[in-house]
Amino acid sequence: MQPEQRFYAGEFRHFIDEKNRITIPARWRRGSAEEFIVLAEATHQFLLVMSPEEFSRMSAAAEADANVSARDKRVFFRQLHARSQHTTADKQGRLVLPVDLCQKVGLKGEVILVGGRGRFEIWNLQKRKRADEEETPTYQHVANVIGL
Amino acid sequence: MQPEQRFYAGEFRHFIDEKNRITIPARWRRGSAEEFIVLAEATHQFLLVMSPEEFSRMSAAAEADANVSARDKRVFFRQLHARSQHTTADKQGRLVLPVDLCQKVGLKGEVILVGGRGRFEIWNLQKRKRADEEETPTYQHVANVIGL
DNA sequence: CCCACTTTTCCCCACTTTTAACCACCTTCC
DNA sequence: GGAAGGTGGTTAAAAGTGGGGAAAAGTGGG
Repeated sequence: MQPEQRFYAGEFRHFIDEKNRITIPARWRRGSAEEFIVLAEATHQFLLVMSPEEFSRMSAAAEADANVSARDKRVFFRQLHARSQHTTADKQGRLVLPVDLCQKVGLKGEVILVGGRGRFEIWNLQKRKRADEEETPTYQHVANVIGL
Repeated sequence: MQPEQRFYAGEFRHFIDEKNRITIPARWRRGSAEEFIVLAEATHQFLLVMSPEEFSRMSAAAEADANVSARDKRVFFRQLHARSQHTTADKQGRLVLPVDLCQKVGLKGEVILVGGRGRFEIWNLQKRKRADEEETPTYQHVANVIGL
C-alpha cells in the first residue's frame, strides 16, 4: 500500500549526554529524513522514534480499525498527540530527546537503540535485558515453526 | 477531505502572567495564524484553542451529523458561540486569555498546554494529571490493538 | 454633546533560560 | 594514515517571562 517502510536493523549501545542528545547510528541515518517524532511507549518501557510519515501511517491504521469504538479512538488520539514530540537531528546526526520523556522511561547515560520496522526504540539497559529474556522463548517458538 | 489539519504535538508547561497572557510554544507558533478562537470545554475542565478554520470545520461536522436532532443542534450552537471568544497573539507570540474563561476552568499561574489534532488545550495542572490517569488505560488498550 | 477620568489593551523593551549550530577531539576500521 | 563514526564542549540565537507606558475604549458628570 504505502511507498516503502524503512527497516532499521540491529542494536546499538550509545550514550545520552548531559544535554539529552543521542547519536543516531550512521547506518540508520543514511537515506533517512532528519526529522523525527518521539513518543513514550504506553507502558513506559522505552521511547519510540519514527518519521512523520510512519506516524501518519500508524494513525491511519488506528483510525481505520473496526475493533475500536469511536470514543476509544478519540481518547487514543488525544493521548497520542499529547505524548508525542517533534525533533530534528543536528549536523552531527544527533537527536535531542525531551527531558520529561526520558525521565518517564528512565533513560540516562548508556542506552540501547533497537531497530524495527519503520521505527526504532531507545531502551534503558536493564529494562531491555529483561524484556529480551522474556521475549526470547516466543521468538524461539516461531523460529522453530518456520524452520529457522 | 480538508486541506490539512495542523498537528500540535506534545505537552508544555507555561505560565499565565498577571495580565492573563500565555506564550504559545514556538513550535506551535511557526506557520500558524496569529488568530485563535478560545472556548471553555463543556465540563469546564480545560480551555480549547483553535484557528477560525478549525472552528468552522468543527461546526460544519456538527451541523452535518444526522444522529442529532435539529433542536439539540440549536442548543449546541447557542452554547458553542456563547462560550467562545476571539483572540489574537501579540508580537511576542502570546495569547491574552479571557478572564472569565480562565476562572471557569481554574487557570492561574502554571498550566499545561496539551497538543492535539487541529487544536490545543490549556489545563490546570491537577486536573490534567487526573484526566491523564483516567485516559491512559483506554490509550493502552487501543495501542495494544493496533500493535504499537 | 463634550470633556475629564479610569480602565483596558496592545506594543515595546529588558532580562533569564533554553535551544541549536558549530568546532574540536578521540576512537575505530579500512 | 586517512576517513568516518561517536562524544564533549563553546557560543550565538531563540524562546519564555516580566513589566512600563502610550493608545484606545469605556464611564460618568456637567
